[in-house]
Amino acid sequence: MDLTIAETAERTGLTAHTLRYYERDGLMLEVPRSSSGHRRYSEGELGWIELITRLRTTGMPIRDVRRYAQLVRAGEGNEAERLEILCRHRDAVRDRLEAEARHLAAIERKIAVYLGEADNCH
Amino acid sequence: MDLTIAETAERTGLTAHTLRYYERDGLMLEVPRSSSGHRRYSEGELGWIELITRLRTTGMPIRDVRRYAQLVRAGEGNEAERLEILCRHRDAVRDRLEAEARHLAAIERKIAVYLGEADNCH
DNA sequence: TCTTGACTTCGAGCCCACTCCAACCCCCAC
DNA sequence: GTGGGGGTTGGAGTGGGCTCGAAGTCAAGA
Repeated sequence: MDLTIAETAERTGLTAHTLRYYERDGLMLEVPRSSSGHRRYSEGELGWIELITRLRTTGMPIRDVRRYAQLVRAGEGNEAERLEILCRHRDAVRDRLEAEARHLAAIERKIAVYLGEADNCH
Repeated sequence: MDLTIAETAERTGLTAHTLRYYERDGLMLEVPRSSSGHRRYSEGELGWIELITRLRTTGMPIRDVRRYAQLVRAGEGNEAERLEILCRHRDAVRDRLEAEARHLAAIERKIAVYLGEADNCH
């Protein structure tokens, strides 16, 4: 593959700015470079970006993603700590989604009131 | 009732700072004052705070909450616009919760990989 | 009367996560 | 070999949403 940063931005939905920022901030594993120093992303990088984007999108703070990346970069032997980060996050996300679903239901009831107890909006 | 700001903070889970900030920023309806100028919250205020907290918790930006509050303060006649704000938000929340649920499932699969395909964490 | 403590306002500060320069480099087509 | 369109870096700027501090007011209890 060997994508440029622009192509990678396109494919991942992040901006080139954000991809550089993530790398600077320690969220990426090693990103290969071309002979002229340009970043070259391939399968491995795209997969990693997908993972950290999932973590970010579900609300994991940058610092926790960085810690996870540090552990992965450190290599084998710290799987327990990685797992703990993921499990903690999973639990937090589950709880939040549950709470938000309840808030959503309340908002839907509010909408129903505006509609004079009808069921649909528009 | 007539709660002080501290009691209201306690009951709503917001801080007194945040309650004042919301008021300053136009998110509140009229908040009654005691003779000495202290805020006095009762049923109506608590209900409103509960609503806007639901909107905020589900990701509605401050400016949209403010717009909604403006409409409510303006009185009857703009229910269609209020409804549109709520419906738009409801749709956005539904979409996001759905997307986050998919990300969560992917993270759970990742956890399962760490666990060697077992089902539970810890 | 004096202190204590909860309140008031205004404005500044903070944290997070980007987002955007400015200045420079490199390669390719014309 | 020149112009343009990529890329590079370090550092500064932005926007959202609080969060805090300073200085003052007020009411109740010792």
